[in-house]
Formats: sequence, structure tokens, C-alpha cells
Amino acid sequence: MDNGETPPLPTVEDVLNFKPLLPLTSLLPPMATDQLGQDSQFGSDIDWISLLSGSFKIGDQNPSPPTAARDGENVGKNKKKGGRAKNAMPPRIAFHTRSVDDILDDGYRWRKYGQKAVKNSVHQRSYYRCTQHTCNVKKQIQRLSKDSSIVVTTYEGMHNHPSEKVMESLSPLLRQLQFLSRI
DNA sequence: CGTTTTTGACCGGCGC
DNA sequence: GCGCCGGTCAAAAACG
Repeated sequence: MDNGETPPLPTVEDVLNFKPLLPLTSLLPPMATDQLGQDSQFGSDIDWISLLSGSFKIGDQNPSPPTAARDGENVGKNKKKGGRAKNAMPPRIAFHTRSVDDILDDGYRWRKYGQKAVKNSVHQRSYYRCTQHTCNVKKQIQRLSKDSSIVVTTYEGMHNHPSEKVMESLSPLLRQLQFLSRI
């Protein structure tokens, strides 16, 4: 598609209209300490997730676990498994975003693997998969036919690795926090 | 040249 | 069984 371009930053209106159904921290992967490098001191002393979510307290080693509220409002179509609960399907999280751009930069890299026209919608639905091999997170993007200015992004599954983009931008801050926490 | 997109084929579930 | 529908595969094209 139009991937060569850097996705435009969200406008103020985009931010105001951005209503996640879950706390953003629930989208972060569990901190993989072994991926931060052997020489890194990250991960062992500080619960970065709770720190970033604002629930971190000094000396609190046991913050409230992110009891992932499972389903969003629009996931009603999951009733397919009427009697056959074969495998618990991964949780789905949907975001409604008012944006001119279909592709929202969430920090992860995605590979498109399909596109289909859905019934009762003029627009098509695109299917993406996380490019990390060990991570089978999927997401689908479709634009509301009623209000074409709204993009629905549905995530399925949780990343088992950190976003290199987020890590890159957060690394200096994390180092600083690590340094300060040692005092 | 490696990676990503495109796009029709393919497949499985479900209702009739 | 058949056809619709949503999701995925995969080969070829496009891209940088």
C-alpha cells in the first residue's frame, strides 16, 4: 500500500476520539527480561508495566495484576462456538479511531495477509499478522460503512515480545529510572 | 534481493 | 448436500 511513507502523527482530534476498551498497558507484552540483553539490569527489580501504567508504588512488589477484561463491546460475533468450546479463543480488543488513515502506527510491525469484502459494508476488511515469528498476534482493520471517518482496529491475542519501537523510544527513560531507583 | 502487498483460490462453519 | 460468508493461504507482483 502506501507503506513507504511515515504514518502521520495523530491529530488532537484523533487523540480525543481514541477510546481504548482496555488500559493501554494491557497491550504491552509481558516484559521479557531475556530480550533486553545480558548486560541489561532491566526487569529484575522494577515492574515496568505497572510503572508505566501509573499503578506503581515504591516498594510495591505485587501490583494489581492486569486482570485482562476480556471482551470489548463489539465482539458479539464470537458466539460461533455454540456448543463446542474446543480451544478458548484469544481475547479480542477493538479500537474505534477517527482517522483519515487506515494504518495506525501502534509500534509493532504487521504483515498483511488478506483482504476481504464484508457484507453490509462498502469498505473492505484487511487482515494483518505480527511480523515476529514467535508472535501470532493478529489484527483486522475495517472502516465503518456508516461513518467512513471511523476506523475499527480489532486486535486478537497478546504480543509475547516488546515493541522495538516503544523500547527504542523508552530506553533512555528506562535507564534514567533505573539509575534513580538505585539511589 | 529480501520483504511486503496483492488477489484469487481454498477451506471450514453454519443455516437451510 | 449446497451455498453463503468470513478467514487464511500462497504465488506472483510490487517495493525499496
